[in-house]
Amino acid sequence: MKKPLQFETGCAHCNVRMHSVFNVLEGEQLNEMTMHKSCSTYKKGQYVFAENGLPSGLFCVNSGKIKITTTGFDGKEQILRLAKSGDIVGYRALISNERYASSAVTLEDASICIIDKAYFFKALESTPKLMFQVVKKMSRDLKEAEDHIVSLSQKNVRERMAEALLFLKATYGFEEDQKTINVSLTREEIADYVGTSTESCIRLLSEFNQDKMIALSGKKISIINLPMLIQTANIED
Amino acid sequence: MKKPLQFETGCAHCNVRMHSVFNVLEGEQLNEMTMHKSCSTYKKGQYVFAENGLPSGLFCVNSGKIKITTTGFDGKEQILRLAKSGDIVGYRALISNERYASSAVTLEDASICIIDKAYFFKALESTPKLMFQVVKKMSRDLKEAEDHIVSLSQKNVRERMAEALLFLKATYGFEEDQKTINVSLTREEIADYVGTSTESCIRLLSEFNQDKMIALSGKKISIINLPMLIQTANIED
DNA sequence: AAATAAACATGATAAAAATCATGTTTCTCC
DNA sequence: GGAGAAACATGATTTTTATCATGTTTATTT
Repeated sequence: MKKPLQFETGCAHCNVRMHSVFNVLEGEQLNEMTMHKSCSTYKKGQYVFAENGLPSGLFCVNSGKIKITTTGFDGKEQILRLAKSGDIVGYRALISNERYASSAVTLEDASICIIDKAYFFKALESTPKLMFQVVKKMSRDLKEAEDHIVSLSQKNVRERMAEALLFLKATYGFEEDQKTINVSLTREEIADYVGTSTESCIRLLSEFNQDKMIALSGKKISIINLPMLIQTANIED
Repeated sequence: MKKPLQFETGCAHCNVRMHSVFNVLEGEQLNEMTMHKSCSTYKKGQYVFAENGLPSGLFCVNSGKIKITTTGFDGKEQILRLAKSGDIVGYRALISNERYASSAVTLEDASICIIDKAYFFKALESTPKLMFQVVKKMSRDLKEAEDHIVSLSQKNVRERMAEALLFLKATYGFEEDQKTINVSLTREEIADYVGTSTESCIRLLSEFNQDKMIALSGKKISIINLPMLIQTANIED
């Protein structure tokens, strides 16, 4: 595991802060935070933190895309969540004083700040607004997890695959062409989110492609017929 | 929906408070809380709150067992969580100022307090310890949800069924005989937690019974061979 | 640029699980 | 206490999905 490059910038000038839980901080609080964080760059595929490790701070994604994964029963990877610029990562284990139950791995080159644990706890306690922001983030993650549970319980693989593409679109958006999903995942990674085998994932993407619902170009997936994809996902009415 | 019976008791004398998030309150805070809560009794099968409703307070279970369910795509019920004495219920929607995404239904006669929303928010803000308690509860729920996701993604129905029985045992414990799980669920409800069909649920319970892993008596399930059940669940090593 | 590995693809087969059908038992409510 | 409904049970069948096998394409590394 290569040591990530480090550099520092003031939080007051951070352009992603306003889209993060830290948008409630102001004035002197920002200077204080600057003194208790450090920023690092990561190459694609690097671990930000690993299952079973001890949290030493809170990660806040500056740029880049991250997958949060956990290892299942025969070592099979499960993708639990995806993170992007402005997201905090690794907050659950940190707040509840546990070891990490999941790992965070960059899906592309990334720049990520780590905010010192002691300072973060102090800030949480002295700034109820910040605490509320973190609680809301956890609340969203819980809601998302519960929706995922319902899907896995009640939908078939085809529906879940369509839903996963909509999820990727909702998370990372489109590229400039307004149809290509702005993230590159392997078929195996998609399968590890959907809860299916890599082969089934490949097959379904091919089918969707043949049905002109999506277009495939390497790892890039474009949504050609969004209404049809939504219908295939069988989203609640 | 019958109106639940109401009665009041002081929180200072509440015997379940110490096992709840409110164990951090003391002195005058308890009197204040007493003034901002009311307690009701519910018959088995009654709704405590319903999907899409607006939260008006926080529910805290005094006695009785509760299922938290959400409605899936063709109206199929999904059991997300179970609650017991000392658990808070309906906190997620309340805190994030949303409508309920799930319903809470009593599995047996129950007594449940509702704590006024405005007071609860004030208490959260003025008592960081209380906030931390709520955050820890949400953190546990999130962890549990993520574990459930991994199971649903990676385990087969047989493994999940064994796991569900272990989960019921962990949640509600045994009766006096130290082997009968202390809750009565229909096969359909168990299926709605496991993410399978009612028929498959019935069949698997019968198999487990034939294998002398469990014993069945109406809705009561006794664990006869715990190590075998753990092995069948294929719990992480 | 060649070698090697990883990712993608697709057919064939087997296993898992849902669905359909039908009957029995147990509960609930007049 | 009997009628009706809900829950439980089990066999037969079909559908879904995983697994195995094998080949091709695309990346990565030297």
